[in-house]
Amino acid sequence: MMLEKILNISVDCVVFGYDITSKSLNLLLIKRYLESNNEVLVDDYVLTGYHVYTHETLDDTATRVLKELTGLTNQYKKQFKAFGNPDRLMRPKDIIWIENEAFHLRTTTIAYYFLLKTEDVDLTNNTNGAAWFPVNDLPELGFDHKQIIQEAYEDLKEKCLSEPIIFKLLPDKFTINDVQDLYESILGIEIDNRNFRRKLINKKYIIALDEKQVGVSKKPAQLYMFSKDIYDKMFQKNYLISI
Amino acid sequence: MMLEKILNISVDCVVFGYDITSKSLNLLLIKRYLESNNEVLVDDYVLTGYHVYTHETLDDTATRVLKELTGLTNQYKKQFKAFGNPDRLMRPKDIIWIENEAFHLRTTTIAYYFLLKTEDVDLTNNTNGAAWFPVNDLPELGFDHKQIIQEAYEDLKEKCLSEPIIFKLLPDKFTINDVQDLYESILGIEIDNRNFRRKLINKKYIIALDEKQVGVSKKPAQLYMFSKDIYDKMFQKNYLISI
DNA sequence: ACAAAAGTGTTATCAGTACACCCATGC
DNA sequence: GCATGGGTGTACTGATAACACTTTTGT
Repeated sequence: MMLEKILNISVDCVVFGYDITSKSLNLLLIKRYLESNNEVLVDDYVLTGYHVYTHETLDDTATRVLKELTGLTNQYKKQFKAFGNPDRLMRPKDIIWIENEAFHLRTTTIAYYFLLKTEDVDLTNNTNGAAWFPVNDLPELGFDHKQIIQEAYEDLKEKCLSEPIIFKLLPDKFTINDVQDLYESILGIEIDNRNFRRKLINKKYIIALDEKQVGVSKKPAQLYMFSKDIYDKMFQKNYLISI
Repeated sequence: MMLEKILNISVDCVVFGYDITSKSLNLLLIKRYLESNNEVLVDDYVLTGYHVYTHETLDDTATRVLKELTGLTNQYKKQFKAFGNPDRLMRPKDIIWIENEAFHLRTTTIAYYFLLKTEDVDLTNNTNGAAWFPVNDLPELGFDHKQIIQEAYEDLKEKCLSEPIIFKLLPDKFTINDVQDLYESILGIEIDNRNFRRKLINKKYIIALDEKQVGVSKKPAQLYMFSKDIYDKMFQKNYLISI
């Protein structure tokens, strides 16, 4: 099939990766660097993204972009907003960059976010200057990507309260404290360990395994898994109005 | 300013209107009709929408589209999803229609929904064949607009549980039972009147007015208003994890 | 006086919150 | 044996859910 780009429509991907070792919620960003006559014209970071091809769905574009950068497929993906302000690519650095890259100044982007584990991504051979940054300590960002990230993060914060997407950021086998640490990272709050533990263990879709942590230098913790099957079976909308 | 359309990007508007008299949640749709040699080629309904102009934001496009159809501005508006499947305008009727209208077969649309009161809209002079339809009894729809409506409605159902957007569908002065009726319409559930009443009246931003209904043929009910000011002041995120 | 919708109270249950110490393990 | 993080129990409070009858008004 011929790959014909739609020149004014792109998909940008906010890739959230949780590093369970350092307990850090990170974003995967791409280096944007341009110099001319020893003068640095552009030196910052952007989200990974690409034009939509004429034959593909927006979801397909997002999947493709993630795969090209990380090799990963089947990660949690959500389209959360379209950004199409006429001036969104119009800052001086962006204009220089776009001249160099030959794409359309009036591009609307459909933004997605992905949830995955940093450990699943191998960046050693990547040629994009891709790197992880803690979500609360980001470098200078090009285009309107700071805003896009901001809105993705807000959506993630909200969604993780009502849907079990948190487990997409964790390994298949995790401890209760892993989950608590991650909630605390995402939401920037402190949670009472006893209450949290009770709450989670009481869920039927949080299943205690016959396994404990290995290779830790302290008391090894009980491992659990999340059962999507049980969750889906149990799930029923509750119409609790809380305004 | 010159009005130059972006030919492959549009905004479609799902206009929810609540008719408090008939207690009906309605959608505002546009007639699509085309015949040739006495043969009816296209006869169905679509959402109101239009291309994005090069100089305007997506939000501006949505606002403009609503204004052109209804004359209304400053209504609650939410961008909820972009639809860009390559085949979304490719059903036979859609292709006939698009030939006739001369727009792009590979158009991505940014979908918004609006919340307003049917009584605020005057359709008597409208030339689009616009009409209200109960959200659960829609006519045949063109393009992928059935799906767009479906997703808008799902989003509305979810949002009305956690944000006070329900009041955008009601007049400034309403009774407790009005609110209950509307929740029941939107969610398709039954709510216990005593519990609901207590819950709502206890909110500090639901303010009892010194007024009762007039012109009703039964016992007139107490009127209330919603104070956005008080709501905003009181509001603080609660990080209740309910997965 | 009657029809229709408005309005009212109590109890039981469940979930959330606050709070401090002992335990098991690897080193 | 000790440092580290894992793991545990109770009491209070507030919200939800279930449930049926009386009151007010217009006609």
